[in-house]
Amino acid sequence: MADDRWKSLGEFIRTQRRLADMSLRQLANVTKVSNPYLSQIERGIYKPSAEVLKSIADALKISAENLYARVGLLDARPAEEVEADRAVRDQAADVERSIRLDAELSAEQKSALLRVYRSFVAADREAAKQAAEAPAKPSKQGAKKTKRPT
Amino acid sequence: MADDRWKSLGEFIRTQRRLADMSLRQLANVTKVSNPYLSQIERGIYKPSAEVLKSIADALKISAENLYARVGLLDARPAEEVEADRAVRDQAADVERSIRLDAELSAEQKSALLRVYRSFVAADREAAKQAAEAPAKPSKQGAKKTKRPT
DNA sequence: AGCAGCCGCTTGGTATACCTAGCACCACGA
DNA sequence: TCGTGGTGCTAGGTATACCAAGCGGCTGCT
Repeated sequence: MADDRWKSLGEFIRTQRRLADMSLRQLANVTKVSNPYLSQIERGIYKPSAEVLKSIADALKISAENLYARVGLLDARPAEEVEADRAVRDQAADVERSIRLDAELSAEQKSALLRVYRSFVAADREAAKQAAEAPAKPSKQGAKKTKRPT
Repeated sequence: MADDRWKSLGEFIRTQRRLADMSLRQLANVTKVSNPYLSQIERGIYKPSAEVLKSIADALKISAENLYARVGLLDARPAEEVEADRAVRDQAADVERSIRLDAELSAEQKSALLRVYRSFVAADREAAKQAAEAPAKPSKQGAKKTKRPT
């Protein structure tokens, strides 16, 4: 069922884990999930249960919704993302530009930041593409908006 | 893990199902989940996966968030990080601002990027300060995010 | 009395989420 | 050169989510 969906979720998790500078074992220690299993999740071999997903989200300090939505378990995407989608497209250049212009960063730090940033954008585009291929049919009453944080 | 949580979730589902005037088999037919399994879920014997949960939610026309939150798989308040970001909003450095305004990053990615950026800046300031105080041996190792595991 | 058709539930099995033990590789210090 | 300790991954087993088949208990109809 939506195999590549899980795969891209795994990749996303791996990205986030590396960003948090954690090894598989460290993450396993925090999430109480064995490190081989985490490895398999990240490679899309197994589909983790929601409980595992949540503990991963907690450990990586990312919202569980994000993960659920990525696999199609939640059809309502968090409001921030929707809003972000609606915003102007070419502000991507702005981030790169402002990073390069920043006075306090060293050259290495700049390129590190840029690398991270680009990997994010690439991952998101991938995820968005796959999400667009199999859109969940919303039930007529299902569009309940839980909360608007801003 | 939180057994009674699942139990009460089952009771809730049963209530909702009866409210929708459906039999187990009818619900099973819609959700593509076998009726005995549904029965066991409603009695709290088994913990359904998120996928099953979602299809039940869809069939009963209730939001999936509701069910997830009921079992503790969603914190019911995902806005934490966003608000944290907002709280720390000091005199908006250009990089920070452009990151926040970026159209393609998710909220988590933004806060992750910001975390990295701030750690860089903090490290640089620290390094500069120490270099000014004791110009002998600079600790060459501030915030080295560029580990390379692969 | 029958038997039809619904109901929820039990039983026994299969698929798979998840585990422990251990392997191969790489960097670093003695 | 050899550990020692870190990384991610493979192999094989256990636990459990999930299924198909079938049972006993209604209710209603003839």
